[in-house]
Amino acid sequence: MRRERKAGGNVMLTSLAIVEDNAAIRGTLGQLIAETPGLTCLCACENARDALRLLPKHAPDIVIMDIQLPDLSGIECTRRLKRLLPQTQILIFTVYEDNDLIFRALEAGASGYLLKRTSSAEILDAITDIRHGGAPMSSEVARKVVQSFRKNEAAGPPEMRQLSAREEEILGLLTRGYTPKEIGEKLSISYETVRSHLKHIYEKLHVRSQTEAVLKAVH
Amino acid sequence: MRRERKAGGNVMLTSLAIVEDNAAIRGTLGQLIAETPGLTCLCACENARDALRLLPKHAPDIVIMDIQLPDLSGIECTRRLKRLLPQTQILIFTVYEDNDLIFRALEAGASGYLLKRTSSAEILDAITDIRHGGAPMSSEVARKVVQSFRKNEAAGPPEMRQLSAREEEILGLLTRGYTPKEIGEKLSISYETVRSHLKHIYEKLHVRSQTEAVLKAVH
DNA sequence: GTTTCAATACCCCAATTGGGTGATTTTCAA
DNA sequence: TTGAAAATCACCCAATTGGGGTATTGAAAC
Repeated sequence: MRRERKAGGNVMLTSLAIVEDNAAIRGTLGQLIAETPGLTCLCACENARDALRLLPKHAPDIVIMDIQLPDLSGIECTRRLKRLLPQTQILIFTVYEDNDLIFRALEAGASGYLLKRTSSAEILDAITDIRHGGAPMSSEVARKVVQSFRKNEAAGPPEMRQLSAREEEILGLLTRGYTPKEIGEKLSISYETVRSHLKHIYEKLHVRSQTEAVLKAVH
Repeated sequence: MRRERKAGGNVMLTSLAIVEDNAAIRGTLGQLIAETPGLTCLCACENARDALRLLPKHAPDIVIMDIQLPDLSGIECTRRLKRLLPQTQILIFTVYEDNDLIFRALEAGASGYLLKRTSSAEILDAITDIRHGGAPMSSEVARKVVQSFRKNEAAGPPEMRQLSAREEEILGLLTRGYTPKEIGEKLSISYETVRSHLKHIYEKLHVRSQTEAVLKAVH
């Protein structure tokens, strides 16, 4: 599946894919890749759905991923792609330098996080970097990442537990086998409210389902 | 909510509901109840859906439940009703004397298990019995229940773990956060097969969702 | 005093899930 | 050798779920 290899001397061909809804940027990136010896662009998708459908067949070495996509967020897409293609490295390429987005992208499995104002040369550097086990990110981003780790002191896996009391309560009931509907009845709040809380819980815990939330909750 | 009370001397009014798809049996039971002093029939449903919708409003003391229903099985219906009305006692009334059905009905929260060939007098006895904390069952059923407990020696809660290797494997992946779809991909089997296994797992573990299955699996 | 956040609730929509059936094939034990 | 489990896959259908919004209220933080 890996497309890299030594041909004759020491040519390492790196396959890429692009997930980016803006056609202009997609074109620019594709061209940059095509023009660079040693790089090849296997696929360019304009949304997450296509990415999740097509990329497993291509199994690129690296995916350049936008965050703002029309269907799923690039973070969701990253998380799912990583499940399907654990060896593929994902490089986030976005305008957002929001703390939480950066953190979540890396948590979702991204290997790097570049801001869109990054120059072509730096992008190519980042690709090389990533192939060599690096984690390229714009300097602004790197600082934020360091800061975020300071907050989660004691290092270790970036854990959670900033849940509100109500959220804890609901997660607790879920962990005791209650369905959302039953939780609503038990707490005398609407089913929709329970769902609202659940969505916030998922977001804070970086999970996507009751099953995963419960798994995190029971440690 | 409880409708029982002492009126004047020592009259204890017991409210009943019937869940039975056969109109003739429903009528017979309703009449039997109506004719008996101290008993009142609040509601007669012909399917599980109606039962789950209407009975929480009536909150009967006892529900007489058939197993063969057009939509959900009476066992499923029992399980769900018990969640909504923990204080309501459920009396299974069926032709099936299948071991597993009996076990599952009791596990789902039924308080008694009568075979349909039971006489009217015995049904009334069973209702009295149940109100006094008993667990009435036809003698054939009682024997089977005792036998089933012999199998699950060491007493305790009737536990599981008769899962096949494949089922264990799938439950294991679920417990590691994989979705059914991802499990199919990982094991190179179809999504439908994974779902099939999951349904069998649910049945064996007496649960109704991924969340609950995972909870049982992680102890 | 404005801003932020938690809690509440509702909408939309597509995908997933649970439950019920049914079918085929393999394997293994009685 | 007949039969019972397992494992595989399929189809139906309604309900639930996940993800995306938006909106109101009240309390706490600034």
